[in-house]
Amino acid sequence: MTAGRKRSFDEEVALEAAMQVFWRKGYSGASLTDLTQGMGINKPSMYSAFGNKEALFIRAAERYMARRAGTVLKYLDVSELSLRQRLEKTMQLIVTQQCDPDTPLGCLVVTSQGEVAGGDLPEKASELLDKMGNQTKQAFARVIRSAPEAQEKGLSERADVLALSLATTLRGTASMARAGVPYAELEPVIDCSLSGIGL
Amino acid sequence: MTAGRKRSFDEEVALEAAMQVFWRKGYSGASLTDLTQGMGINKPSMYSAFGNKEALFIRAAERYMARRAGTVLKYLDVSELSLRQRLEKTMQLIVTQQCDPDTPLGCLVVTSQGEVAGGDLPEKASELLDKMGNQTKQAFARVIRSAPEAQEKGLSERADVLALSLATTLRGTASMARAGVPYAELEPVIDCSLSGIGL
DNA sequence: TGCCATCCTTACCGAGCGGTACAATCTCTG
DNA sequence: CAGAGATTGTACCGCTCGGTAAGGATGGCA
Repeated sequence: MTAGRKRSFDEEVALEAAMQVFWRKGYSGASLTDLTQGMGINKPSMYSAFGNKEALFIRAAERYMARRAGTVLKYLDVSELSLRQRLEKTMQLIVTQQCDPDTPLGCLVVTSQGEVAGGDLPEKASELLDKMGNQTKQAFARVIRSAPEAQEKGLSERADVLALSLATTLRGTASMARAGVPYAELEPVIDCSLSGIGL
Repeated sequence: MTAGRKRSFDEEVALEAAMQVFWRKGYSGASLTDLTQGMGINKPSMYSAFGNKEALFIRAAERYMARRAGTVLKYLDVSELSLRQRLEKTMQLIVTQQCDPDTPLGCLVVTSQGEVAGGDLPEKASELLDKMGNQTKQAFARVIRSAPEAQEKGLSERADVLALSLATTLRGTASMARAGVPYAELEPVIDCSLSGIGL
């Protein structure tokens, strides 16, 4: 078995490159030409390896959450830190990523979801983006609900509302970052946001 | 003079319709077919009346700011209300608009600006969106800087930072609204945001 | 070496894009 | 009523879109 010509590209490397293109240009904005050029392969290769544009986007978005957003959310469970410190550190890392000039500005999920309402996005991809958009909020809600400090201050019952407030702030910073606002200006916004929910 | 066939459509009505299409689908997402269909005219009519797609978008965006966002910002100067009340009322009106099911979800400026970084948008339109995106923030900064309550609390020197925080929240709610989050869930976010800047 | 499965390259498909040429249609002026 | 002038509808332009068919290039295995 396993006869035949070998692949001339690494699927993981190509997927990483595709993710960056989607991140920079969104789903509709990223043409097959943009994608295959960034991936260093041509269309039939990408088609046989990933299926089609939508499937490639879904793989790329899953990779984005796993590699970028996912690793950051681990800081929420560092038990030596206070709730405030954990949330602050996590949000700082996310906004730093949004503003990092070495990667595309903003957030892949937020940017792509902006295209959803117009009907430009396939349904499967749209549902995935919804789920990913809620993931951060749910992680915040979980850690707020279970933190002793929050229970003392009576914040736990409102955990969902407060988490939505933080998640909304991060969507705002993603939009600001994409418009070119630097991290230095956005950092105080995190502080305000945390103060606003009583931390 | 003034000979020739009469226009069969009202330019203001057509522009309002075009604005709604751009609002719903963004700049790139709105095709000429979408636009002319929504406006109830055909392509040569729109071309002779507005020039081209970019010029139409600029007119539509200016109308959006003047008719939608602009009228709301007037509430910032109602001197009978406290600073907190004025900001809260204004933000509530903006978020209400973002969530209004009778108009497209979210904010035309925020949605369209998400497409900028990809290079899909002409430069003139991009600059205009930048200016409009800052308009709200600057209005907030102005009213915070000049409010006696803010001066007492020492907030005036940080007016720009605090205004950015509020503007960031509103970009976040625009993104949330576009993803389908209803006003009832977003309203408490406004309260958190204002508490967060010390009001 | 010969076979064959797999991949890469080129060239192409139908559809939709933004934009326009042209002629038919309408309306006001002389 | 004749004719000039502006707007209309139709049909089309070159281009790019996502996606694919066909054949040459490359490899493992007998």
